[in-house]
Formats: sequence, structure tokens, C-alpha cells
Amino acid sequence: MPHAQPLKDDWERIVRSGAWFASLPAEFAAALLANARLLTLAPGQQLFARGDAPDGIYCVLRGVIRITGITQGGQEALLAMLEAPQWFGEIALFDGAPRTHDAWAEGECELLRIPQPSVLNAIAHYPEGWRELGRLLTQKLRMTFLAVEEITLLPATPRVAARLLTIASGYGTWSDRSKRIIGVSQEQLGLMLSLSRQTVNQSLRELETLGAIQRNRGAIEILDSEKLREARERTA
Amino acid sequence: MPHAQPLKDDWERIVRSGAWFASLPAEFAAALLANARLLTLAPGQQLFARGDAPDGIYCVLRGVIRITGITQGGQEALLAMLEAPQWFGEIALFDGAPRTHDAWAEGECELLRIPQPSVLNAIAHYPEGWRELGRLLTQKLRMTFLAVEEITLLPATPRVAARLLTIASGYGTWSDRSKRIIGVSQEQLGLMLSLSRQTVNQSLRELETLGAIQRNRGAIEILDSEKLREARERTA
DNA sequence: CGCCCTGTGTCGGGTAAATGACACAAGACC
DNA sequence: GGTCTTGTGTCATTTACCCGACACAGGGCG
Repeated sequence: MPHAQPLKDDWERIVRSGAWFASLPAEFAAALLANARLLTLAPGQQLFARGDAPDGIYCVLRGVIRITGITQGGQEALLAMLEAPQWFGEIALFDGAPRTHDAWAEGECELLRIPQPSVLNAIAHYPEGWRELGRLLTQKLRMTFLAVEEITLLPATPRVAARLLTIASGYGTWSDRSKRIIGVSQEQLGLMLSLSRQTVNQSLRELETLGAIQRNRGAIEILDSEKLREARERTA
Repeated sequence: MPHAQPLKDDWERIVRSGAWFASLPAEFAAALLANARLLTLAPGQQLFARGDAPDGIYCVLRGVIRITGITQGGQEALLAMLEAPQWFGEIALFDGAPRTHDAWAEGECELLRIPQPSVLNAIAHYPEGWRELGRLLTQKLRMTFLAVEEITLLPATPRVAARLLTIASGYGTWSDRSKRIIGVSQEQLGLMLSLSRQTVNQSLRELETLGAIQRNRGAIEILDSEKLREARERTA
């Protein structure tokens, strides 16, 4: 099996390709990376669970991390699918409280882990670091607010369109780029949007006949993001 | 500097009654209050709008601030009703980006305003302040995550029950206390939960027959929070 | 007092989406 | 090659909730 290379030299380039990290002052960035550890997860392996004590922050280097919520009635709420070079885990850093969600490896994953003490140490030399990390929080808050509005006041098809655009933009992590191929199953999309798999299917068919996307097995290709944006605005 | 206002002693007591502010180191707390201004809003007056440039952070002293979202199709999404001594407006402080929501005075309100430069100045003397303010962000993120889960995977009645409990706890601001009377109309509850006013009415009637609450005009009284919690768990 | 306005109670029809069921296609694995 | 698993397509049925309508109750105010 052509199992992708562990990124010995490449990982620093990947980390720096993210808008947030690239915006950090050199000294703080270096201090963060000083004690970073590479971490490989097997497919389906759990990184942490809701309620766990905080143990540091992470950056996705390769693969996909699935962030999920409770299953109090057997239901799963899928919050996000994180790809490189997205950072996560910083909520617990600020307040020391338990993790809010579960994190799973979807397929084999490679992560960068910066242990809690190392982050604090980096900040000790650059106190403004709390603000930089806070900017990660505001990004997540803003995205979450948007997600709430999508779910509460958009019908199925615009909702799906909106989410595809969000995922394609890397949840706001990239400024310039935009993914063309979204590797998400209809089932997973449904869990994110609280729609049934069948309804997602229906909506995707609509979007395909509009020429906005093309459906593939386990993935969706964006053909015309402008048409997708139009479909998102259609309240009715 | 706070002058010989008759309200002086009063508002400081109110501010300090909040768990977050009370946990601040004395020097930082004092620096924040040093340039605070009292601000009175007329009923229905708008404090800021989505898209506005950031102008500081606020603390509710008296009255209720309504935080609302877009009306892209004429619909309004009600995010929260803030009461004393809740702080808000710190998102834009971190990233300098425009405000995410509209803020309105529900009835006459009194606020404490700390202008952006004053906050930055306070932090200049106490860099750890970014972390303290970041803890405000994590509080909001955690509450928002809970709200998402409520809305996506709870049916109407448990959803109403969950929200009543959330509001009663001051959105997590108080550790000990819990409101007994919730001054919210059924219409407003519906906007928060994305339920129609009629459905909210129905759910409240259910909760009342359970003996959990009592309905009053424009307000709801919690009689038995344990029964409310039970009703929240009922997935079916 | 009568008037208006806001909040509430309640009904019945309409509908978007959930649910359950079943068949099919593409890989993965043996 | 066959068998399993996962993802998809597409019915018909059911249902929770929306929406419009209307009536009533309280409260402020002329």
C-alpha cells in the first residue's frame, strides 16, 4: 500500500502555509515549534474525548481530524472535519477546563502537537502570544456563529450549499486558496447540518443540475462556486 | 476617572458580582475600571450593528441587552439576552474585525463601557490580561457549542427546557446563583430556539403540567429545576 | 371609561424533512 | 473470481413543526 511519507522536512512548510501561523511574529512562531512533536494516528484512532483534561494544542499536517459532539440519544453531531494546516485544541488552553468535543482520526493522520507547558513557556517569553492564540478563538467563534445561522434559518439546499463553501474555504483558514474537491460523504454532511442522508442526497442532486457541483463517491467536486453562492442565498 | 457619581459604589458592586471579573487580579481589574464610562441607553436604542468597527468592551449594569443576528430574508435570529453583570464585545477586541451581531437595548439600560484604547492600555501594564479576556471568549464558545447541540438534536420541548436552564444560569456567568424568573416572551424564546411562537407555547404548557415551571405574562417562573432537567433529557 | 398594543391560547391545514425500506455500484479483502 | 462493506439512489409513509387565522386578556394611557 502506498502509504504516504511521514513528513520529515515538509511539516514546517505545511504549518507555515496557514494564514494564522504565518501571521505570527517570528520569535513566537519559533518558540512554539521549538518543542513541537510529530504524532501519527491510525485510522479511527481517538485523539481526545469530551471531558478529557487539556494536554496541549494541535495542528493537522496530513489526513483529516473529525470533531464530534455527544451521542446522548445515540445521535452524533459532527462539528467539523479539520485538514492541514488547521490548529485546534486551544480552548482548553485558556481556561484549563475539559475538552468540549471528541477528536478522531479519519484515515491515517499526522499531527503536530505542542504540549501545554511548551505553549506556556513560549508565551512567557512573548506575552502577546495570548492575543495571537485568542485570535484562533475568535475565528472559531465567528465560524460557529455562522454555522448557527445556517442551521437555524436556511432550508436544506441552501444549507448544503453554504456548508460546501465553508468547507472549501478551509473554515476560513486560507485567505486565497479554495478546495475544489471535498472529501465528505453525504452521511457526514447530514450529520454536520442536521439533515438526513436522504435529504442531503436530494439537495446535492439539485446543486448538480444547477451545474454548481459534481457528485462523486465519497466526495464532491465544486464546479462553479459562484452558482453555489447563488444557491446559498435562495431563502425559498 | 470615576467621579463623585452617586452610582459609583453601586455599579462597582454590580461589576464585581460577576464570576469572571471577580477572578481578575486586582491590578488588572483596577486598570480596566480606571477609564470606564457609564452609558445609558433608551429603550429600543441600538448600541452597535453587525459590521461596525470595534469600539471597546461592555458590561451590562442594569436592564437587558438583546444580541441579534441577520435578517437576510426578513428573519431575525435572537442570540442572547444579556443581563448584569455580563461582559460582551470582546471578540472584535482580539482580531479588530467588525462586530458579528447587532446589540439593542431592551428597555432602558445602563452599561459600563471600556474604550478600546483603555483596554489595550490596561493590558500593556498586565500582559496576562489577554488570557483573562480570552477566558471570556472560551466561555462564549462553550455556550455556543451547547446551543448548537440543543438546536440540532433536541425536539421542541427538551429544547425549550434546555434554554430555560441556560438562561437561568446567566449563560454560565454565575457559579452559585440561578434566576427563578425569566423575563422573556414566548416570541423571543422562539427566535432563540428557531421555533415558532405557537410551538413554544405548546412546549411551555407541557412543562407547566409537569410542574416544572409557571407561565406568566412576558415571563416564566422556574418552580422545579430538577424536573426541567429531566424534561431536557427526554430525547423522544 | 374606551382604546390600543402587546402577549398569549388554540385550532386546522399545509409542508419540509425524517424515517424505513430496498436495490444498486464501487472498492476492499479473501 | 466471490463476498462484504460502505456509499449512494429513490421510492412511499409519517410526522413534527410551520403558518395563518382569530379570539381573548392585561396593561398603559388618552
